[in-house]
Amino acid sequence: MRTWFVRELIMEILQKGVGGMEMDERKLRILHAIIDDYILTAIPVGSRTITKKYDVGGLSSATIRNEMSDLEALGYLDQPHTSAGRIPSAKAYRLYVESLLQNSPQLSALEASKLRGHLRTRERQLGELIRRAADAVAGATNYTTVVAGPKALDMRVKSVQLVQVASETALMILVTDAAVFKDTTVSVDPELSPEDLFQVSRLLTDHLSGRLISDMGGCLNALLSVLGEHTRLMQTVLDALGRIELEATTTREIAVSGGTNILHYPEYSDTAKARAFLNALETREKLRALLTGSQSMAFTLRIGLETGMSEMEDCAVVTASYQVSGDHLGTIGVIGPARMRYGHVLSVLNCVGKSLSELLNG
Amino acid sequence: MRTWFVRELIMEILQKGVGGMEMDERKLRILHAIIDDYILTAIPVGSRTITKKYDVGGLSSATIRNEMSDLEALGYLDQPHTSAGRIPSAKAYRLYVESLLQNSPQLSALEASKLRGHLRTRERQLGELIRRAADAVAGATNYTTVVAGPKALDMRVKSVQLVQVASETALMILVTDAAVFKDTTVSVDPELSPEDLFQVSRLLTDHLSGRLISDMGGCLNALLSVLGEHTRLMQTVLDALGRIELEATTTREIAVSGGTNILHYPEYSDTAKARAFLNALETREKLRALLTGSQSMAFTLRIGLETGMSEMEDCAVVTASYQVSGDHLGTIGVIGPARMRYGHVLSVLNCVGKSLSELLNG
DNA sequence: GGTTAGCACTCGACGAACGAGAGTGCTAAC
DNA sequence: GTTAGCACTCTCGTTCGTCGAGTGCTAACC
Repeated sequence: MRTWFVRELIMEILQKGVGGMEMDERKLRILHAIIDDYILTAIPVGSRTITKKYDVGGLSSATIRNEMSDLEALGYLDQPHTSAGRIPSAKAYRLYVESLLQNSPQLSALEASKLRGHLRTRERQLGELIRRAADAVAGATNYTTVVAGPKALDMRVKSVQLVQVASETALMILVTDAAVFKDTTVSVDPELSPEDLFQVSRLLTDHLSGRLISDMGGCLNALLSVLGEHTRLMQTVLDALGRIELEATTTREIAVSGGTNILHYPEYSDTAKARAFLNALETREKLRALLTGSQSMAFTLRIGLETGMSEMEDCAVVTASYQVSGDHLGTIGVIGPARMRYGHVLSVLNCVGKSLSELLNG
Repeated sequence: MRTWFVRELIMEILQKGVGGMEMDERKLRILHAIIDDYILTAIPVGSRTITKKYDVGGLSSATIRNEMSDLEALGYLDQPHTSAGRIPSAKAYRLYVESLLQNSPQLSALEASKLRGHLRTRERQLGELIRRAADAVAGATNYTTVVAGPKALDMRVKSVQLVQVASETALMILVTDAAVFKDTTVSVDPELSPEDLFQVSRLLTDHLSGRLISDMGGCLNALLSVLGEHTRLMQTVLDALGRIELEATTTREIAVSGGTNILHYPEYSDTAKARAFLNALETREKLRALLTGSQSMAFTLRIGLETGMSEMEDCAVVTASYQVSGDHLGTIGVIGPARMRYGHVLSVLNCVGKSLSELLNG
């Protein structure tokens, strides 16, 4: 799945051209006008619209028509049917976004401070922050937003604590350098006192502290032999830890916000389609797949089936990453119709990504 | 807002009648047939349909027509326009549900065991169980389901524990007889050792254990004076507990499942309407209001605007309660189109309500 | 050679006209 | 009290013609 090959593409176009045709400055201007208009209206754009609504050097519609025909041949435009206007292709959007990235768009001061205001909070729990970030971005863009925390795999354990919540059940709280896992329960011997649990917690913390989640495994067996006394408890704790380690490859905290925003756009005015989309949002694995991948990139763009989900055929996904603490990377993804307001989205992601990184490291 | 006045209504109808007309056995049979058909098809039901598809004693369509006319006069039927069939009114649905409750519908053994299977789990955390229950009901009914845990107000504290999760932050875990609250953070003095926190936790537990959440207040100030040593910590802890107590009036764990199920039904084929509905599901207060109210009733039925939400104008909400432990009541609510499959919904709620009560008490 | 005016052509959207079908209410007869 | 018969109403789907937006091509223009 090639998600980002614009550079090569530009080379190809600007140098060889296709069938003698070349992409030039003017074509680019026209293409941009078409994309801008289509993003705004979702209506196929005709040559006259361009001459009337956009400044492309006082050319006549006939000339625009010729250029559009060329752009179609070059693969940047599609025509739903003869005698309809043109709509941008995925290739066009990609070029468009690439050019936006060059003169990276800025948010208005007002909007930026609004966004930051949404994120400003005393809260330091990763989960809550992630949720807030998702809300903020979804609110600012009017698209669906998915935010993922860092992968658990390479976090370092800071402490482990067991807290009794029922006669035979304890909550295991695993604190790492980047997140707190507090949703695992283990069963305990009802005869253990809170002190016993505290001691066991201590021991666990002493032995595991500083280790990567990914190599707790080696340690666990050693622990088992050390703690002859509480064998049964330890067994279930180790099981639980093992489970966490196992899931760690894929485990990431994920928050979704603004799922229903998609219903704003005519692309999803069909309820069956909307339903499929919304259901897809509920399957964590799919979302994870969407956000995983090119983590090293500042931005990632996937259009249509490149998302890997047929439910998002008419969508595009823009992802950006932020730092959690040290070098853990989290990801923010915005999902909207392919004719997304890329400029705005990129600037929002820029702003929130930065704020989030600062917030989580400072 | 009277949500349940069927008894009086039946009295009224069966005795006085309206304008000389009376509700009789035959009218009732016809009304049921109409409701059954409309629930199934969502198409206004005509007199011929009744004679063909339902057994109403070999009457002709003309007779049915006369009866339908009467039923309309009595307020049980509406007519979208002349020359269309009739659709049941809210009053009709209420009567229908009341009669269903009399010979309380049973789930097939297969379905019942399937449902119970979904709920069977080692998990004892209230939140998780609630989520599972919501999923199970939503899956079985194909309607949106909301499940709420008991109100926090009259739970009894079992223990309080502080767990350090960052240098200046601790997680406060409040265990009560019915639920575990594990989402409150308090800031702590970085110089406190884990032992110190443990001791403070002990103290808190000793003093608060057995108290109602609703009257922790009195205790808190006393505690403050006792613990001269850790004044600052205690202050924030007490703040946090105070917050919990304050919110307790309204705080309930709430899980929603199958929100998008509504998109299955033609009543919500309009995206704008669907969007409004789905957004409403995201505001906790609205949901809480929906589930609160007649907690003493086994079942509650609200139709249309009685739900208190304009977004659910075409919906009905059926709620049932279950026991959490001792006498705490939780609530399950099913939200679907007004022409809901009430029989099925009631039997599912019956089954899940019972299972859940058993699970949480046994 | 690039640009543009002019023109014929295509195709979807929209609305009017129309018939079919479902349903009603009324009347008169059983 | 029940029902057959009938006139009437209203919605829905279809057809058909018109309108308008948009295209591509050609020929003229600078």
